[in-house]
Amino acid sequence: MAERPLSNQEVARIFSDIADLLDIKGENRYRIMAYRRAAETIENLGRDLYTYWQEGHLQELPHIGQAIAEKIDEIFRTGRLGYLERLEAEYPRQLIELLRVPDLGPRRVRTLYERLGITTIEELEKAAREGRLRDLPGFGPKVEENILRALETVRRQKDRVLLSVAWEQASALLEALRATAGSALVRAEMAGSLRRRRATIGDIDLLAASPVPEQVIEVFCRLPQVAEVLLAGSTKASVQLHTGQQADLRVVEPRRWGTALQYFTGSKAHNIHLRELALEKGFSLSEYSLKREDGTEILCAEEEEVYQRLGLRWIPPELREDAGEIEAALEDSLPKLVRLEEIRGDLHMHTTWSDGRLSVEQMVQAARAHGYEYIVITDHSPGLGIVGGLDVERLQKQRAEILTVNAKYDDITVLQGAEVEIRADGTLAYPDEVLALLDVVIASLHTGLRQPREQVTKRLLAAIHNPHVHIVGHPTGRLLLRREGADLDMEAILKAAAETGTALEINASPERLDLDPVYVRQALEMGCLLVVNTDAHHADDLDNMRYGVWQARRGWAEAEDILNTRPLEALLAYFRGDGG
DNA sequence: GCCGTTTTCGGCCCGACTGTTTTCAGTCG
Repeated sequence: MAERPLSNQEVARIFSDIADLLDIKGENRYRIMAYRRAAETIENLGRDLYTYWQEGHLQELPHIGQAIAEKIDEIFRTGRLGYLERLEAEYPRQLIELLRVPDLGPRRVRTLYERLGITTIEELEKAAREGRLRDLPGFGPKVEENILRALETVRRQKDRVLLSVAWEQASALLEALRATAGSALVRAEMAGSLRRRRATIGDIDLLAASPVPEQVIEVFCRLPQVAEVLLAGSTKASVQLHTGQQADLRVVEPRRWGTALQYFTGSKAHNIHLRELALEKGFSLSEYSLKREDGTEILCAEEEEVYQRLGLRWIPPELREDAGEIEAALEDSLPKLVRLEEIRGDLHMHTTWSDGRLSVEQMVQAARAHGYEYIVITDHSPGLGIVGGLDVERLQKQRAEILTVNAKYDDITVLQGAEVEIRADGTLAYPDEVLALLDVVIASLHTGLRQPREQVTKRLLAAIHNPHVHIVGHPTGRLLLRREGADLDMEAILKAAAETGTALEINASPERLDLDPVYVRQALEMGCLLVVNTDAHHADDLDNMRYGVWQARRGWAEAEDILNTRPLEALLAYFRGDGG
């Protein structure tokens, strides 16, 4: 057996690579789709695939049947997969990279390899420049030219960006579009992964309804945010913004808004499943309409109608990942997802006592503007590489200040907590008698994140088992697009959190969004409770709460799963251990 | 290769665009 069992992501990658290679090979498309679906199942799993394997439950997972279960078994037993190795002997794995080039799909990649022996982007570019592509079957002068041009864009292609970045840009675009297009625009919204609130975003997808699409397209292309128009037709435009982001706009007839919004929101897997369901019910679903078998159309101006016609409740976009939401909608057991307005307080924020930018009182003012009933000031303990972690003496002084500020306002309660460092050796940066004085204790990892799984898991478990610790802050320590989180045994973490009643934080800071929604869902199934906190270091950061709530929703969380939707007394009773 | 209140076999999402394969395959979302 391999030293360390492969992660879900690594196994998913194997099956997605198999799918790509089979595609290049020209295999049966449904077999290819089966591997892709299996890969997606594994990627979105909230538990280690390894655990399912150990328990012999692999085939209970959707899209994993006997053949793929046997391959997973081989992977975990031997650390290798003979099937993939044989496939790679026919078609090198490098070819998968070529699929990323626009206009290059499996057929053309195969032709490139078999006719010219091309396996890399560099070889592709050289051949294109030398005019050796145009005579290949399935190519031509135009395709050759397009590929050369596409290689430019592949190079300057922006990577994914944080949800917050894309969301702010999209909001600004929508606002500008509405202000400029006037009555030509009936409505406009975000679609795609942005509407599903994924933590990172590729392109910005927008949808508009208008009786005069050309006018809306024209206005869109002239917005001040637009740097370059990549493509503009009568109902569709793609532009590059000055920020480097690509934004796509589609314009549809208002009476087809519902089907269009449903379609452009995705995810692809959700849509495919929904269309399969439509077929079972005798409809053919597209972005334009629901079509009966006799060819007559049912137009849906609202998204709710699309789902309703298929016998489903409307499914919130955050759930549309084909992760059981369609089945839940069928039996009317969709969760009643938590809403931003239900958050009563923020339990994690910093002030100038440590690395925050504002004083206690300034943060309180900002929190009052949010209408919060309570907040907890949680500055850093010492032991972190941050100057100004509070030693015990300063912690006492801060307590006096918090009490003074608290006495000043009767519309909000200000509590003292701390974000206590879980040190590399697994101990906490404050002794228990100090922790006991605090209203709320958050324990967080900031260092030693790259320790081996067993070691870093043990540290976190020790914190969870400390009776003075109420919350585990940003559990994995990941920084989106920059740094992987710690290699935690999440199964053990969630189990311990459920047993001890320690809450897990969904950190709403856009670069964290940690706990990740797939684990949120698993945590809830295991009986954990959660909190959503901003970890604010400035007044503006309090606005990040929405991102945290969105991720909670993506994890199927309801208000009752989130402790800081509770009134203060109930919250404190829970933390004292005599409630909840 | 997976899946099943029509099925353990015969299905498996839909539509647009593009270039070239002159009736459609390949790619994309």
